[in-house]
Amino acid sequence: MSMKVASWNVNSLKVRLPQVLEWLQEKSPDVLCLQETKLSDEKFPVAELAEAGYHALYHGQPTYNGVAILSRSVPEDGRCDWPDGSDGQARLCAGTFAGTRVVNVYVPNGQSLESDKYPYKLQWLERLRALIAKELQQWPRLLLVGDFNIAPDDRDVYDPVAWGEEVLCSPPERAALTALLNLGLQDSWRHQHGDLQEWSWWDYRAAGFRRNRGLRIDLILASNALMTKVQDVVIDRNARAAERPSDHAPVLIQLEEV
DNA sequence: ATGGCAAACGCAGTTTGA
Repeated sequence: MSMKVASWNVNSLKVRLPQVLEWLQEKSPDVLCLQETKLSDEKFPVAELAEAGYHALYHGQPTYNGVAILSRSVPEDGRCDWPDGSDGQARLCAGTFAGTRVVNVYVPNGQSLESDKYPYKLQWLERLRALIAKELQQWPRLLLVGDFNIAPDDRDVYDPVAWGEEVLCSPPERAALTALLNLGLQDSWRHQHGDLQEWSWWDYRAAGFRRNRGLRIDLILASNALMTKVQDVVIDRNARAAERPSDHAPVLIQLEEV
């Protein structure tokens, strides 16, 4: 039995609900992880998604952040925030599907190296590393997916010279990502596609998409126990070309015999 | 060469994103 799991930063589910419903119908993923829903929980479109055949596990707040996991089946061991207490930002949720743990994250952006948000980002990533280490003990088959707000290396940046070591590309952020990978995870898209260069995010400004100036910051990290099951990993740039798009494209992984 | 958009909130313009 194969399984399709996707991740998509929708930049407001209120605005993007029609595109999400269309995408669910077109791709029929078993699991779709969303980031930046920007909806408080009472405004989450539970009924519309149920009508489309999807259960929703969601954790939001007004205006900022917000994550959700849409799924054909009801997750086991659903988690909507940190086990050791929230920091007031809705950036994490998780659920288990047929024994495969899916952890959905919206990693803080960091804004700039000088910002207070930058050390917050690094601390957040360290806290995530500790959580994932525990989760892997319980669920060796694990996917860590989401908007990481980190370009793993220079192959993931349209102009690495211009971006330099600024936020999203700085060595401490990349080291934090490497520390996550060192738990026994792999960047599944990179593993599948060698040195290929594709982007998952394009700036709304400066005709970023038309000129194909982007970054690959939306990732699906798969545990070693799952990597042998990976059939394909794709970034759906068609979604970015749609009417009134999110600035991120969905990433979709297909697993066999899960 | 530079800057260039979109969304939330709320009703003008600020803040945030990446």
